[in-house]
Amino acid sequence: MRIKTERAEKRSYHHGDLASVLVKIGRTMLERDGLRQFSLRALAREAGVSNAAPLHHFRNADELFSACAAQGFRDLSATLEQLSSNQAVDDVCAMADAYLNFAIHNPTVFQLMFDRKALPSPSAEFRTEASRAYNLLADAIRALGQVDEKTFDRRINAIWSLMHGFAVLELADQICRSDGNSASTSSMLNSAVRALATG
Amino acid sequence: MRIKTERAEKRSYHHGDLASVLVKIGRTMLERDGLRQFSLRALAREAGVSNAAPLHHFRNADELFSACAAQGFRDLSATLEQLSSNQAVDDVCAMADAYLNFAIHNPTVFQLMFDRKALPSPSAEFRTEASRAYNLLADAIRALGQVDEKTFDRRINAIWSLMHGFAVLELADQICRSDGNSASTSSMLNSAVRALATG
DNA sequence: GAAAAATCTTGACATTGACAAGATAGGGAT
DNA sequence: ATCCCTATCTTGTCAATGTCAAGATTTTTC
Repeated sequence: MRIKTERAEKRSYHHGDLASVLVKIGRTMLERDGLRQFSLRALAREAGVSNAAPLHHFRNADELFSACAAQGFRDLSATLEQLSSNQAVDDVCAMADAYLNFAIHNPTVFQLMFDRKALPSPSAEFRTEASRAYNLLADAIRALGQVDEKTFDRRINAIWSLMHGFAVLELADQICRSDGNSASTSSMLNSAVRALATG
Repeated sequence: MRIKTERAEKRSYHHGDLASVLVKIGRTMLERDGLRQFSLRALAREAGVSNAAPLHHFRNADELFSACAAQGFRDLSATLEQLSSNQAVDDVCAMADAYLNFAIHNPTVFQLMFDRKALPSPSAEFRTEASRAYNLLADAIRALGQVDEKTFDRRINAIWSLMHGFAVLELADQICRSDGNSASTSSMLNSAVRALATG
């Protein structure tokens, strides 16, 4: 079933790998045009296929979004995975920083990853990738010290919420700086994570 | 210029108060159908006016969204205002709880209020209302104790991010409960706010 | 090698955003 | 009170989109 082994090779009717190409181009378009402006026909044009071709892989735009969000979680997990070094609180801080950076570089997909309204019924792939990212953070937080499950729940939800909130407010340009010399967003996040992790 | 003094009174050509009615109905539709499904023509239909009528008040959907977001901030501010009682950390906790509740009851508008992509150039009204809400939280946080401005910046950004993150994760159904008997989201938020406020 | 399945294209229709031109009503000037 | 000006609303239109059906082409399977 290998049709296209070279990038430059011309496609002949069957594409061979259209689904993943659509996700890739789709993410670029989402970040460029935003969620409301996204159109499947424009995606088909940019991919060089006919207007109805994407429908054979994604029944509607929501299904494509779901695939983009799943790939977003996969990217995030891949980054977080490299940050596990059993350095306890430092690991958690490094993950928080990576989380913030991911959001800054993939703002629309980041929003999609946590939008229950846009993704009403998450695919199995989406749920798998999302929980993989979750487990990486969970492991780092468990390494902070043994606590009962209820305390663990409080901890991870507080730390994850803090990370997520900083990311959203940074994207919204709503991080407050009364003092012009205030710390960077990354630095503020770092000290807040430490406050929650040690508390 | 008063045309419509009674609700039941039939409209005759001129509506008299179409702009604010559009915002009201628009918010309902946004919460019902989501951001991507929203259409100006459907809004016109539900408001009982012609398809082009809304365009005389909002040049496009984004301008309506901006007005909806501004009204969202106005609602939020009105709620926060009633919670200022100079009880220091209790005020901040009460505001955090109100913030979470607002997000739960207005999920799509809440998302819109912090979406720089959907609202590229915020109107003057939007900025005014947003900073009013911000100032209410800022006052409550200043009441926690005198600190220099840089410390204040760290504090308010950490607490606001925490509130915001809990709200988003709650809406995304991503608040983790390893222990089935774990505390409510509201309770987790409360204790995390205290940890940051006293730290 | 032929049938079946998967993938892509073409063509069509209802809906939408956006605009232009015309219709109606309210408010101010006289 | 009357007339004009302006704001507001309607109708009609066009290109673009989502979505589907039917047909064409390639791959896989038997």
